[in-house]
Amino acid sequence: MKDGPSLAPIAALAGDPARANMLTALLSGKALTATELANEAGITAQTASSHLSKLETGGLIAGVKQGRHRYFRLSGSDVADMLEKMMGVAARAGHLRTRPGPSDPQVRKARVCYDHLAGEMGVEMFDGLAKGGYIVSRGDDVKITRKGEAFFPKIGIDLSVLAQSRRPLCKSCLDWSQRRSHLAGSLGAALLDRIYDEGWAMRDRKSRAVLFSRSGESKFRSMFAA
Amino acid sequence: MKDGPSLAPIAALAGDPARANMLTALLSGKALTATELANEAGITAQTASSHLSKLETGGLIAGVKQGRHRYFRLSGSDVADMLEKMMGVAARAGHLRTRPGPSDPQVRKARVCYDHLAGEMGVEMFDGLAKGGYIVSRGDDVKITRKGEAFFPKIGIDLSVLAQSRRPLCKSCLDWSQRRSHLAGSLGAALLDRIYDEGWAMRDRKSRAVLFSRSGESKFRSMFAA
DNA sequence: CGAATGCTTCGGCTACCGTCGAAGTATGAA
DNA sequence: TTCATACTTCGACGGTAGCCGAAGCATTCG
Repeated sequence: MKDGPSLAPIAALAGDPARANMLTALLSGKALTATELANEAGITAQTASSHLSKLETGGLIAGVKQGRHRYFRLSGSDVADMLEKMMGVAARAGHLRTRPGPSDPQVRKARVCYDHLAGEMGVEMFDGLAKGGYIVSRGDDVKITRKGEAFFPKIGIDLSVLAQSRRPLCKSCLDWSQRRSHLAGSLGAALLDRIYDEGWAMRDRKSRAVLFSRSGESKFRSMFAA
Repeated sequence: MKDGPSLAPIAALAGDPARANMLTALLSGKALTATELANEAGITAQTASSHLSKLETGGLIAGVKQGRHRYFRLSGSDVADMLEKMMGVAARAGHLRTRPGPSDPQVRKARVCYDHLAGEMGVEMFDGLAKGGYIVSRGDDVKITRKGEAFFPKIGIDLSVLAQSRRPLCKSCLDWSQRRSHLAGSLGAALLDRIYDEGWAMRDRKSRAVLFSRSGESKFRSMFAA
């Protein structure tokens, strides 16, 4: 009567929204710190710690301590496969089209995708940069043009510093709400940092939404006008 | 990395022990009534009704009313795939069921995975077909060779009929007990049908086990010998 | 050595969800 | 029609799990 491994504990681990967000973030294959994952899930560090220990005990993720950071990654590709499979089912079952909740429009308009800007404004920025001739995209690959190499330092982004990081400088990232590309990679992250630094927008505490102020949005537009 | 569909609702559905037992029971591919599923999960009819409506709303199962019964089945093979994947992860992470039961060795040897053959003999068949040059597998993708196109009709499988179905003809499916691939898709289903038709094996009533007769097993081996 | 940062533990609060009894609807059998 | 079966709905209860504030380690930096 009873056969096979029991899937309930595993499924329950992925079944909590906060943990699901963490796992989704880890689907990138990168190792992320506990704090980064807490931000990703929109919860405090304490709560995140509890979740992470559950995920680790459950065998879905593995953590390595490095200095005062603790980096987590998915424990194996089978976990990633499982998660993608679940997303496939979720998409077919209509969990993409579920009608928006109250905070949903904001999320659709602008949100973080790990560490860069996504949503309508993310796509807008990408298009603007492309139209301005600062970047060119060829499939997934994005390159900075000579014109871009002059432009980005002007808005406070040091490309040579970014180039030192291990992660790709530029990358496109397909947006699920827009089905269009936006800019990922360390340049995308740096641009979002600039947006915060300029005070144009701030993170919503409860969601992935990025909340632009009225003036911030217009300054954003004038800089990246498509 | 991209934002995907939200997997939390789907995972949460499978994350409750009672619902997980129901889904596991439905992995047999058979349609079961609400009462049968209640027994399977060890809960009362009222509770089961609530669970079933959640699973149906969530898109994991589909119910058809027939007289005073209501029969439920998994809503598609992608759900079955997802569940098997989750079992694979669960097995690796050490979440074995507490009540292994007497039928476990049989289940390990040969069982149904939704509608195709899994377990040792499923893997054996897959390897045999590959070694015989009837199929070639490249990652998850499996293709029928020209030699296979001659072979399968000879054993009573009309490939042109199978090709009309919407589901993929060939697909590999990772086995939780073997950690090897076996053959899924409509071809996998058709092969299992042939095994039943030839009288080589029959379904166990109580579990997902597929019980081969002695002669059936040897005939199976001679046809798919690896 | 402090001070700051990253992470974990503890305690208490709250909300949610699974559970069942009881009662209500539909279908089929006698 | 009357009873039995299959299933659903309602209401109430209780356990559990997520959440955060506060405090406690550990590590790094100045």
